[in-house]
Amino acid sequence: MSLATPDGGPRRATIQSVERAARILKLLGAGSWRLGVTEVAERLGLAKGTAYGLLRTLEAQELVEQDPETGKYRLGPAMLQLGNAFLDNHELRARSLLWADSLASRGAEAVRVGVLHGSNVLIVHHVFRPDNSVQILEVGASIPWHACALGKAIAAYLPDAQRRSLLDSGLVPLTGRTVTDPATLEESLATVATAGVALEDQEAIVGEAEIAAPVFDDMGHSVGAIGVVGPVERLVPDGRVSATLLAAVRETSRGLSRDMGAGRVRSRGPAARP
Amino acid sequence: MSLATPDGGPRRATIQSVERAARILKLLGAGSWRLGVTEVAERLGLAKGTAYGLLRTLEAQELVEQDPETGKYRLGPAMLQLGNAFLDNHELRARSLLWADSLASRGAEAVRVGVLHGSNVLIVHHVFRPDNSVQILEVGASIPWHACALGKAIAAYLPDAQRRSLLDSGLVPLTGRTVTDPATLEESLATVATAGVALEDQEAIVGEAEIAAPVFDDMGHSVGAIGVVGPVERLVPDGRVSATLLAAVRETSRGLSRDMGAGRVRSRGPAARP
DNA sequence: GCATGTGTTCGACTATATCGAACACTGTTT
DNA sequence: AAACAGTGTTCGATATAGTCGAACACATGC
Repeated sequence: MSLATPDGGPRRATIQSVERAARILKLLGAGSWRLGVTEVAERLGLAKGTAYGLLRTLEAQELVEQDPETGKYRLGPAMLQLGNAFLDNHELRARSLLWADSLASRGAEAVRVGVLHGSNVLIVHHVFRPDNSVQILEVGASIPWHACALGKAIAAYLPDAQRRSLLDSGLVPLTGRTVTDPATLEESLATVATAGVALEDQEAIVGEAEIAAPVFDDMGHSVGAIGVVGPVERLVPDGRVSATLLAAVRETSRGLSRDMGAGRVRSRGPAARP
Repeated sequence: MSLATPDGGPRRATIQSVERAARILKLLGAGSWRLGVTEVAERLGLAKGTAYGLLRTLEAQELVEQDPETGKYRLGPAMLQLGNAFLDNHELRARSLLWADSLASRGAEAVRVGVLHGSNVLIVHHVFRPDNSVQILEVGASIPWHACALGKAIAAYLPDAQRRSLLDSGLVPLTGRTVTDPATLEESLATVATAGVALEDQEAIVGEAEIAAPVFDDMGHSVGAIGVVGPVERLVPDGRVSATLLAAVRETSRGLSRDMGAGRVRSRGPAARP
C-alpha cells in the first residue's frame, strides 16, 4: 500500500487522496484526449473504485467534465478559470504588461515573458508583433528551457545546484540546431551570464530566433525572463544579432527588474487592505 | 456555504479532502491576492493544521506556490498549464477556430466564443478585431450570462429547468442598462429563441455591444455561443442592428453547429487511434 | 519585555478513503 | 441469439490515512 518516495527525497507528509487527484488532473491535461475510469486507474495504479471516487469529486467541483455519451472524462471549465486567476495574481506578469507592450512597439517584434516551471519555460505573457499577421497566442504554453532564449537567460543566473539539475535533466532536440549536450550548453550559459542576454537561433522552431534577458527580484534571483521572438532574418541579419533589438531587450529587462525589486523593498504589502 | 444542487440532483458521496483542496484552489483564485494558512482555514472552517496539510500537498504538485518571504500562498504555475490543457481538449473551441477567424475578417469585428459555467459565460476563444488597435485577450474571463449576448443565446435554448435556475440566481447589474429583472429577461429570451440571435447593448460595458447566436451539438443542446463584440456605433448604427453582421453571425453559428453535430453522429471517434 | 500574530509540527482518535468484487449496461463476437 | 468482453458504476468491510487541537518556533508591534 505504501508508495516509496522516489530516489529517497525528503519525505514530507502529503495527503494521499489530494495528491492522487492532482495526478489525475495532470494526466487528463497531458494526454490530449479524454480518458475513461479504467484507463485512469491503470495508469496511476489505483483500484477502479478509487479512481472513480476521485473523478466524481473533481467533477462535482467542475475541475473535470464527463462526456455524457461515452462516459469518459476530460478537464473541466473551472480549470480554465483557475489558470486565468493564476495569471491575474502573477506579480511578474502584472508588472511586465507595460514593459512588454513598449518593447513590442519599439522593436516591432512579438514579445514573450516566461518563468521556469520544472524544466520548461512557461509563457505567462505574450504580445503580438505589431503588424496585421495572424499569430497564435502562446500564453500557457511551455517550452523546454534549453530550446529558448528565455530559458537560457533564466538558467544562466540560477544557483549552481538548480542549474546543474536543469542541465542533467533529459535535453531533447526540437530541431536540428537544438543544443542537447550538457557541456556545450553549460559553456553557452557562462557566456550568457557575462553578456546579460541570451540568444536562440532556430533551436525550437526552424526559421525563428529569440533574444531574451533575465528578470531579477529584490533578492537577485532570476525569477523569469523577457524577450523578443521573430524570423531569423530580422533578429539575426547576416548572422549578426540586431544591435537595436539587443539594446531594447536589455534595457527592458533592467527596467522590469527594477520594478520587481522595488515593489518588495520599499513597501511591505502596499496593495493589501489594512 | 452549501451550493444547492440545481433541481434537486442526487447527492453522491464525494471525497472530503479532495473537495476541500478544490475549494482552497477556488478561494485562492477568487480573492485576487495571496492568502495565509490561517485565513484559508478560517474561511473554509477547517483546523489550521488541516488547511496546512492540504496546502502543502497542493504546493508539492505546483498547483499552489508559497511566497518564501511572507509564507502566504497563491496559485501555482501548474494551474496555468492545466487551464491551457482544458482549452486544447475543448471540442467546441477546437472546431470554432476556423469559423471565428472567418467571422472576424468577414465582419471586421472581434469574435468571442463562450460556454456556460455556473451562471457565467466562460470565454474559450477570442479573435481580435482585425485592425491595429490594442486589445486585451479575454480567453478565460467569465461574464455574467445575463449581461452578454453569448449568455442570452445559450440560455434561450436551455431546458426549462436550467433556464429557470439561471433566471433566479442573483442577477447583478454591471452598467445602467443591464437587465436584472427575471420577468423582462425571460421575455427577451423568448424573443431570442424565435429570432435565433441574441443582442446586448451596453449591458456589460458602456459603449460596447454584442451580437451572438447559439451553437448546438448533435443532441440539439445549446453547448455554447459565438458572436461579435464591438462599439455600439458599428454594431447597432442608429439603433438598428447591422443586418450584415447579423447575417454573418447567424450563418457562422449554423455552420459551427453542423460541425459539432456531424462530428458525433457520422463517425464515432474518428480522431482516436485504432 | 510581553502580547499577538504568523506558519509549522506532532500525536491520538476515529472518521474516512481505499480496495475488490459484483453490478448494469453496451456493443461485439460467436 | 446467446455468450463475451468491454465499459462506467455501486457497495460494504477493513484499517489506513486524514483530521483535529494543542503546542511549537519565529516574527512584529505595542
